[in-house]
Parts: sequence; C-alpha cells; structure tokens
Amino acid sequence: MSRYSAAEIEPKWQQAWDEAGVFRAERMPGKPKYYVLEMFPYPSGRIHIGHVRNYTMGDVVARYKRATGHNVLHPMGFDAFGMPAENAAMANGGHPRDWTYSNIDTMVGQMKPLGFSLDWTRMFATCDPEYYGQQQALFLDFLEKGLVYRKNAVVNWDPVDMTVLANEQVEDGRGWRSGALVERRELTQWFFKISDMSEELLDALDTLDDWPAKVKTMQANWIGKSRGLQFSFGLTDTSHGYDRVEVYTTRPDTLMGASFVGISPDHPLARELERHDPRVAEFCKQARQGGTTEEAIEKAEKLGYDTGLTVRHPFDTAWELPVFIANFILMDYGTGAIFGCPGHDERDHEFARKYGLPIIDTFLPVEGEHDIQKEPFVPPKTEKVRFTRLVAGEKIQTGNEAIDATIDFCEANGVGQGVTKFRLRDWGLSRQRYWGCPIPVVHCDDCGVVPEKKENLPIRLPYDEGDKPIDFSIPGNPLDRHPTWRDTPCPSCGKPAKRETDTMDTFVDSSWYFARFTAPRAETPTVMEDAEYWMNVDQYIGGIEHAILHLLYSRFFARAMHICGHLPEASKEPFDALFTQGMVTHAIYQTQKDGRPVYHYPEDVELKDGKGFLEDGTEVEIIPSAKMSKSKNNVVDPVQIIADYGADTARWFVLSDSPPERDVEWTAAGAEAAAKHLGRVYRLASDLTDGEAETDEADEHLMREMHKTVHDVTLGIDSFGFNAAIAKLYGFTNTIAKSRAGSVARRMAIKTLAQLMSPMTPHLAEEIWQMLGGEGLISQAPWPKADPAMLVEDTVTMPIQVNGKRRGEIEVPKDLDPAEVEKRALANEGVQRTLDGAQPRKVIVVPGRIVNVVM
RNA sequence: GCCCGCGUGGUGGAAUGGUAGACACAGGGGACUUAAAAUCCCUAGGCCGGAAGGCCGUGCCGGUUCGAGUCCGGCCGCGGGCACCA
Repeated sequence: MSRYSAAEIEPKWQQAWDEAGVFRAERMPGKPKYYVLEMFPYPSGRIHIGHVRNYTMGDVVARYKRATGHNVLHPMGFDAFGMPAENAAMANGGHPRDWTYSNIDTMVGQMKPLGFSLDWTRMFATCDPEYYGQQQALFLDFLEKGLVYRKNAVVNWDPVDMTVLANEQVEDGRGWRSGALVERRELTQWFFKISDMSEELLDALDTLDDWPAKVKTMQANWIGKSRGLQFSFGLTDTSHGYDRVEVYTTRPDTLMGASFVGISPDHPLARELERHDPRVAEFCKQARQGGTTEEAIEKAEKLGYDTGLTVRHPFDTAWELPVFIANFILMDYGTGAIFGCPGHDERDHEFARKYGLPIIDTFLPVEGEHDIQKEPFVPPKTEKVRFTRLVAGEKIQTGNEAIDATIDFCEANGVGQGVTKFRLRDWGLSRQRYWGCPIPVVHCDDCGVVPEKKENLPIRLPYDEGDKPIDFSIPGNPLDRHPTWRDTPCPSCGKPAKRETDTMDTFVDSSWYFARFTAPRAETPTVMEDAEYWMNVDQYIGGIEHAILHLLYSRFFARAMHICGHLPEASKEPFDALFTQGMVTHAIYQTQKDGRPVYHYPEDVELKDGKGFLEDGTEVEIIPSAKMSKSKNNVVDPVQIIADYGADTARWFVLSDSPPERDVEWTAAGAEAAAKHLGRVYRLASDLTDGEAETDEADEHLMREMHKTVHDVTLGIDSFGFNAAIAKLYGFTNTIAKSRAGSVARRMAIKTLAQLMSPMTPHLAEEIWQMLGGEGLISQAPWPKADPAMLVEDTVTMPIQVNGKRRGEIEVPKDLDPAEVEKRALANEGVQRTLDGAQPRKVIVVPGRIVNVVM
C-alpha cells in the first residue's frame, strides 16, 4: 500500500499530458468546438488564490467539455500594459518592460504546476509588439470607418507635477504624490464612437440568455436610455453674445416648478462671463477643483454662483429665473445646462435652500400630505400623483404619463422637442502615459492629423532615450520628452512631423484578446477562417468587477471589428455565456498597538476554539471574510499551498464549500480537510483487493448510487454548481467506503469516481485510473453516462405538515393516487396527535412532494 | 450620492415557493495504539424535557400564500461598479 503523494504524481501527469499534446487546440471540422476563456490576469508578479479559483473553474469546464466530445480551446495570456509597471519603475528604478516580462515568467512558472489544461502555445502578452501592432492596425481601420475621432474632454490635472492623473491617483481631491488640489482640465483626446451603438448595445442584451441578469441590468442602466425634452430658456440680457440657454430634462412635467437655471463652469456662456469678470473666474476655478469621477462630483458640496443673468420661463414670459454657474454640472453631459426643480429633486432642493431660491411643487401625493419646503417629493415615475401646476395631461396621472403629455404639448406649441438620449458617453482612449499601445497617428503642420501607414506598424515603444535609459521618476509622459522618438516623416507629404505621444487605454488591449486567441500569431488582427471556427467564446469566466466597462467595451469592439471585416457577423456578441465568480477572502488577525491596528500573518497565529493567539499568548482579534490585501497580511500564496498539499488539493478546496458566484473564505483547516479527503480517495483505490464477500444486493445499491452521482455531478458541472457537485462526491466516497459490494462493483465505482473528480483533481484521477487499469489517459476518456433506469425510485418519502408545520412523514409508492395519499397522511400518528380530534378544513397534496393539512 | 448584488448553526455553506441546516470544518464521545500521529465509528441549530415530544429559529419590520430562506414593500449592515486601477 502506497501513500498519496501529490509531489510525486503531479509533475508526472503534467509531463504525460504535455507529451501527448492533449490540450493543444487545432481546428477539427466535424467535431463540436468549445471555447472556454477566463479573464486573463494582470502580471502583478505573483498569482493570487483568486486566480487559482478563476482558472480552476475554467479548467473544470474545459476538461469536462473535452470528456463530452468537444474540441476545446482554452488559452491563457497576460493583460500586460498599465500603470503598475510604470509605478514600479518610478519607485524602484528599472524598466516597465523588464518588470512586466519578468513578472510574466514568474507567474507562468506558478501557474504550470496547477495542471490547467491550457494550450500554452497560444500564449501572448498585450505588450508584445506582435499584439499591439495588430491593435494599431485595428485602430487605423476604425479610423477609416469613422469609429474614432478627436474631441476635448476633462482629465484630472495635477498643477504641481504638471501631469494627468488617473482616478486612483487622486486621493481626497489631491494628487497622490504632490498633494496638490487636483483640477479638472480639458484636453484634446481620441474617442471611440461607442455612443453610436447605444441602442444596439442595449437591445442586444436581450439576446444574452446565458449572462447573469444582474450584469445585464447594470449594463442597461449604464447605457441609460431616457426620453426627455430639449428646449431653451430665452435670456433677458443678450449683451454677452448669447440669447438663450439650451437645456435637456428627463422631467419636463416639473417645468412649472423650475426655480433656477444651472450651467457648467465649462459652458460657453460661463467661459464668456469668466473672461470679463474676475469674480466669475475665481468661482469657476474653484468649481473645477476636484477629481473627474461621478462619485467625487456627486459627493462634493454643491456650489453655485449667481451670474445676475435671468431667463424667461417658456410658458410665462413674465416669470424670470436666475442663472447660476454650478460645480456639479458637467459639460460632457447633455447640453451642459439644466433647470433646477427643488420640489422634486434632492440635489436641487439642497441647492435652493442654500441660495434662498423658491421651492415650488408641481405635484403632491394623491392622498396624504407632503411638506415640500422640508424635503423634496420624489416618487417613482410609475406612481400616480396629483398635479398642482400642470403643463399637460390629467390632474391625476403617473409621472411617465405626465412626461409624455408634456413633451407632446411642448412640441405642438413650439417649445423644444422630445429627444431620446443615452447616458453612455464615447470611450476616451487617450492616455498620457508610456506603458501602453502607441496611438499610430502623426501630427503634421501641413496635413494635420495623419494616420500612420500600415506597413510601418508596429509603432514600437522606445526602450531607452538612445544614449541613456528613460527616467521614470520624472512626472509626465516619457514619450512626450523623448529626444528622437517623436520625429518621423509625415506619412502623407513626407515632411518632418511629430508622432502622437498618447498611448491607448488598457481597456483597448482587453477588448479583443479573446478574438486574437483564435489566431495568435497571424499577420493580421484575426484570420477569418479561425475566427469563424472558434468564435464565439462559449463560456467566459471572470470577476463581477468587470460587469460594465470591460464587457461593454468588448461588445463594442466585436461590432467594430465586424464592420472592418475582422470578425464574422455572428460574433457581434462575442461571449455566449458569462459567469461571474466571487472573491477568495481570508480572515485578518489584528492586535492594537498605540491605538493603531497591527496585522499578523496567519502562520504566526495559533487557532484554538475559534480564538486566535500569538506565540507569546496574546489574543488576536479575528476579522473574518476580509478581502485579501497585502497591507493586511492576509494574502494566501498559492505557491505555498501547492508546496504543502499539492495542486489538486488547492483546486478541490477553491471549488468546494462556496457557490462559485459567491466569495469563498480560505481557511487553513479547510485546505487540510481537502487534502485529507483526497488521501482517502487514493487509499480507497489502492486498498482495493479482490476476493471480498460478494453480495448482489450491495452491488445493486452501490451501482444505483453511482448512477445517481454521475447524474448529479454532471448536472452540477453543467450549471456551475461545483460546490454541490463536490458535496455529492463526498457522499459517494462515503458510500463506497461503507459498501459491502464485491470488488468488481467497487472497482467500477472507484473508476467512475475518478472520472467524475478528474475535472477538479486531474492528477489524482489519472493516478487512480492507471492504478485500476483504465485505458489510456483519463483526460481523454469519455464522460460517464447515467443509466436513467437506475435513477428512478419506487417509493417516496412525503413529509406531512399541519398548518405548514412538519408533524410526520409517510413512505408511499411513487405514483400513489392523491386521494389515497391524503387518507394515509391523515392516519399518520403525528397528524392525529396534532389534530387532536379536530376536522381538517382542507388537505393539500403535492404529488411526490408534500402534504399540508389545514385545520 | 447613484446603479447592482449579498445577509441561513460556533464556521464555510445546502435547499425547482414544499421536511431549513445536505456536504464539510471546528467541537464532544468512542475504537485502534505502550503512547502519539494517522485512520475509523458515533454525536451535534437554540431552549425546555429522562424520554416521547414541544416551543423558537434563515439581518430587522410588515405583506402575499394552504405553505416563504426563496416572492413583494420598507429599513439596517456588508460587498462590487461609477467611465484614467485592472
């Protein structure tokens, strides 16, 4: 009898798979293909236990699909451009490229021992010139089709470092390094015209049947289709060169409750006033302070500046409203101007009270009271309300009805028009940074903005500054100050010109990598034959944090690539099924020192009766289920887990316990238990001896359980119920261990158990398969099938409730007549006791399920 | 602030509107052992009770239903996203 040693068997089987080329994906017409993809990692330097969980789920699907006769594509790559590489270079010297490739090497080295069934020959990193060169080609194609354009947009500007900051580099409205108050500043930037596809991206969500509903809801809300009224307020004083202010509102029914007009500090009228009035300029400067995020703007104190200008109300020309410049209105949204109705909007209410503006109701609750001066009345638009100041429609109607009526009325009377708008803005892709894909255009004094010629691609990032290394510790974009890289002849006229120094948002890189995997070495972005064969991604797996941006951008890219002939029509929605998995969490162990928390590593904490102690006996506070974070010392390193227990244990554990879409808590005890269980399965197989007492009845029972397990586990894997499948496998293992069946039946049961476990614990499964004389590799064996005849039970246990409370149960033949079930249920001892002679008023029999007696 | 989720024993969690707590961890008891480790068996939501059994129980409050962890409304707490983190 040998002992289970993961360290011995895992490398052995990985080598066997490698040699047999089991996971290499090649087109095989005639065999159904299956493309399973996990969101590729950022090369931070170490794999994280969350990666292990993500890729294990994908691997289970890949291995299962292979066993059910599919030709599987399961690739891996790296999302390798981005800020951390530059930050590392800034902090520790070195070069982003060296840092990134070295990290990739390390991470591949950490991933391979996990035994994922990946086709490593297709691997690439988005920072490979072979990849980003094709991305530049895509950009040029998009440009030609009018899918890319330039316009102004606001960025976070650090006035001390004189550089653009990412949102995460803005802390409490200040630059992370300089500490200077950040300003919103306009810059000319490149944009993808995603807004042109708003309607289509919204409508097509309905076709994504195998996406989580919550993701579709989030995307729909993000796209934000709304119908509203666009109209103008006439200015009473036209001396500043403007005669009106154009506004857009989704609540035209509150028009009679307007009490001010607000414009953005970047509105042309505000800009005009700013030029002539230092007080306005001062206010606008202040209003532009703070970050660009919606969150920062929403949470900032609402400030306004009364311009002294007034406008006329469109339905009462005697009614004049003041015009304010307000810090919470962005030029990017709508027309950059709004009208405020404090009676029916939280934000406007706050603003009105601050600046002493009137609060007027236009509708009130149908019943009851509401003090509009105290707080705004903001019911759902579907609720009926009583209008007090009506533009159009009935006195009592819903908000939606009133909005429609108002738009009709306004259009009929020449006051503006109904407009459908989308919240979705165009995708700004310019980044003023080095470590990204260079935007392949040239700025020529004579020809303007000229696309680079395709034969000159890739436009490579310069590694150094010619005679000296790039100094990343200087704020700003090294491409911008590079002595020679910018210089290039104009592709159009040949005269000396300058390259664009902005690089692309890293979301661009991850918006088409799934397509590139179908032909990763091609000289064009994709190869139609390969794309047609492998696309779409049948199962995409990743974190919920990507629910909106990454997935929406990818959907846009797939459409844009189709327009340019890089993807087939059928791939406009590139991900057939989506699964969003939860995080792996771990307890934080902390003590207090001088009022500050001190975090302790798990290996320094001894657990006893649910309490934790340090070596010196100090008790530590345990904060369960916390997100893993380096600064909290609660990160679990998969490499250590593999060294301690082996890959199969790590894989088994991350799938067990928690449903995949939920967070899972990593505990040392849990990992220990997983390892023990795998050892037990191994022992069951290696202890299997011939010549035990053979009893037909026990054989029959074991075979029935086996078929049930095959059925349940198959269903579990099909529906991403990995934790449930594992619970069944635990149960079946117990059944085998206790079974008195003969060795033939037991051998069959354990071989089947190995097959059912093989997607989760492939190395152990191969070992057992070989031990029990299975043919070839288990990785290439067909998936077991459950015999339907073995699944049906003759009798069923039915619980009996009285008034919804369980009082007993009866064992009845499966198809017993409901009237007979009722009779037997009423005769039940527990029911009789509870009824205590009373007559039941009603008896509900749900065949095969439950009986409820109502008294 | 806005959008989307989640909340069940000591712990991770199970449960097509139909027996709440499957499976597992920690705990308790036992077997084997000179002893320990390993392994195996039993037990286990809380309260009352010797037992039979009863009462309570899925974050909180209310509703729909013969029946609610599950559906609806309100609240509290936690997490994800908010367009330059990936």
